[in-house]
Amino acid sequence: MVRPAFFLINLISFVYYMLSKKTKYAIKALVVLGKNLDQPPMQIARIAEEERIPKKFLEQILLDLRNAGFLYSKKGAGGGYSLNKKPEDIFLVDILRITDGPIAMVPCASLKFYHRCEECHDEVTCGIRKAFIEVRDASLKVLSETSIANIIEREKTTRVAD
Amino acid sequence: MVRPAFFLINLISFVYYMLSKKTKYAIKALVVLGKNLDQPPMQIARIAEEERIPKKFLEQILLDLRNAGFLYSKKGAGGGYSLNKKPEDIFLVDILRITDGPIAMVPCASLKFYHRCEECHDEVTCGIRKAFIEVRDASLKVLSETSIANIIEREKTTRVAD
DNA sequence: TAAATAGTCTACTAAATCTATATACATTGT
DNA sequence: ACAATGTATATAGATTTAGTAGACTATTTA
Repeated sequence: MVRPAFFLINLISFVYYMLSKKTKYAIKALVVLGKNLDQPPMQIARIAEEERIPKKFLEQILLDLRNAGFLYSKKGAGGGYSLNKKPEDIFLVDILRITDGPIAMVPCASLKFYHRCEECHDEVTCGIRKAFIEVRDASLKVLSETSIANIIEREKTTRVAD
Repeated sequence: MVRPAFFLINLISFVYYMLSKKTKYAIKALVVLGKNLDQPPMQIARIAEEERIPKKFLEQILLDLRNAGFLYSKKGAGGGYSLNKKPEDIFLVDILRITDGPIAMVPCASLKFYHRCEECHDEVTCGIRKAFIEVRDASLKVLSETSIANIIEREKTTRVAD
């Protein structure tokens, strides 16, 4: 992070974070659809409105999720989107890989999007790579254990404490 | 990740990764300095050359690390940079927070850079937040256990297998 | 079969961020 | 005094992300 000269600039840099809005919107849409299981398909416009997501942007996101096999879509009057898998079978890791791409923080530590680092002298002995493979495995574990169903469940259990 | 129309564009999107070059350069510089412990201070120019880092960019990065207390610097002839802490006491998490900022993937799950999500209805029950707090803790564990000394050590142990 | 509904697909624009460079300045050693 | 070297700020270019636009396709219903 650039060390800012003024506090105001510092505030702006707070807005930065790694998870893209695309991914966030994707998760939200899947959660909504996961609560809509026995209902008829839900229109993009309705999801967009309920979750305050720009409609045209959401269209693209749902398309990606559909093309990846997670959603079923129906055109025409009475059409819309519904889940094509059970909420228990859709994991955060799947969504992230569709919308954000690699889970690893460096390409040389990525499982699905592996790609050699240009400046790397010797990948086998690279200590940075080894460390970030561990980081990848740690976050991968959580991401591949957390499903849409889990997220819905957690939202239900509104605890007073905690 | 945007679903690309052509393979060529797909290749370009492979270049994407989360760890900034700034952070990568920072780690590399600290590793180099960690191997230079009993030597006189090392010049920016030399670090830049050895690690193939743009010199002017490296200057900024080393400054940030210095201002955060990790480096000692000396101006003038015979000056340069050296570590201000033991390599065992400089952890990846420290470096990331200086150069990249938050560890968490969403601001509402960040320890040091906490910031409410604009579109969040109820943070307490937000299932997304809970999931990404777990992700944060998982990667934080690795990042705060891995030191510059560890990285140097790993580079030394060149195993034939593994 | 026409009209309305709703998803599909491609292209484009604007804003933000990251990477890198330029320039002027401050300090230290000889 | 002068050369070496770090300090600090500003700026430019490239890349990525977020969001918008418009034409097209499929389905339902009257």
